[in-house]
Amino acid sequence: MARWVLHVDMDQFLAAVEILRRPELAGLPVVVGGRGDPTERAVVSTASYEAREFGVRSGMPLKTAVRRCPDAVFLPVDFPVYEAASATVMETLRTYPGTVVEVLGWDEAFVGVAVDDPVEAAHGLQAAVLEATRLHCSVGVGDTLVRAKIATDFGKPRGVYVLTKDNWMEVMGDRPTTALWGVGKRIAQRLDDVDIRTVRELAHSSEEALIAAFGPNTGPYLRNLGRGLSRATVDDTPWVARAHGHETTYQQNLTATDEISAAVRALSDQVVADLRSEGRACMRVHLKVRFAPFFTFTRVRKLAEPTFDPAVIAQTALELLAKLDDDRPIRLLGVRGEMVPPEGGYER
DNA sequence: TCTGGGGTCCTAGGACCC
DNA sequence: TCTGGGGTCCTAGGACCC
Repeated sequence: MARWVLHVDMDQFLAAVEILRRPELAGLPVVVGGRGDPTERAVVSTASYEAREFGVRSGMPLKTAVRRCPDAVFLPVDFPVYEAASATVMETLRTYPGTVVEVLGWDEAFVGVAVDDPVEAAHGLQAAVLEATRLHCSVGVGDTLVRAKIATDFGKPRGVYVLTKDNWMEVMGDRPTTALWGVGKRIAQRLDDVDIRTVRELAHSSEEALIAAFGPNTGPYLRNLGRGLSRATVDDTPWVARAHGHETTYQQNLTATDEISAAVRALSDQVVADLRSEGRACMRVHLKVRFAPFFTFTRVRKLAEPTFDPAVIAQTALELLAKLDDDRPIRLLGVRGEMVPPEGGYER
């Protein structure tokens, strides 16, 4: 028996959950995002496959989505319902015989299994999840986490796809580096600057050149990514959060100073509520500001001593904001509290 | 097209210490 | 007078993911 990594990813998760409770929506273009009002500043969280046929994608402004698909049904994001569905999915994966489960997000997880036939195991997981939740998922099978993760997209929807060292280069070699999990537009551009455009070119590139361009850590990491190499063992150590933050995009930009300080204080109060629920004090304050039209800045400051006091966090955030010395209208504010690490540090 | 809200991690470089 | 080499801690800033 060999060890395999399965990547389980729910199909159109939020839309699928909504369709479960409103079966009449089945087969229709459904868009879940914001408060469900496509005239507001908000983005698409999930679009059903029918909506995707009109070019609607997650991350897209609702205003754009409604233009592309005026007949779509727009629904508000309903966190508690998705959290409950997610918990059932993860519990189903954990109770499946012989699995080790590493949760990646609401709707996806790595599942480690030791079996002769990983495809059979993948089908078994799909059936178990379907039975428990009436929701469909796709499964990527790999010999590393990266390969399993990338494989899933080739299996969507409702399928299984196997990506291992045997077919990695054949499947991925000619694709652009952005096809890799962890390579976005910026890294792709920087790779392009050193004449690396495909996964194959990245895999065959010189380590020294990548270290020179990306540093001692990221350089080798990228080269390994091109080869499909990464951690191969699923780790079910419970996740310990590093920080908690809250941010808000304002329908009307903020300009008045009292408005801004009230907003910072409200966000700080929310952050402290999260920190208190974990019993871990704030040790660094992060401020994120998006000015109009679209300039984003983040600043961090370490506190003299850890605190649960929202006034201290708000005051620190306002000092960081004052330091930016930018009086453009603010469209988004975020306050994040980085927590004191647990004794012995983080395991993962 | 006009960009949410939740996160994590990395690199460079300055300040400071021995 | 002019300044090595090693280390730690901190902030600025960037990038990625779901």
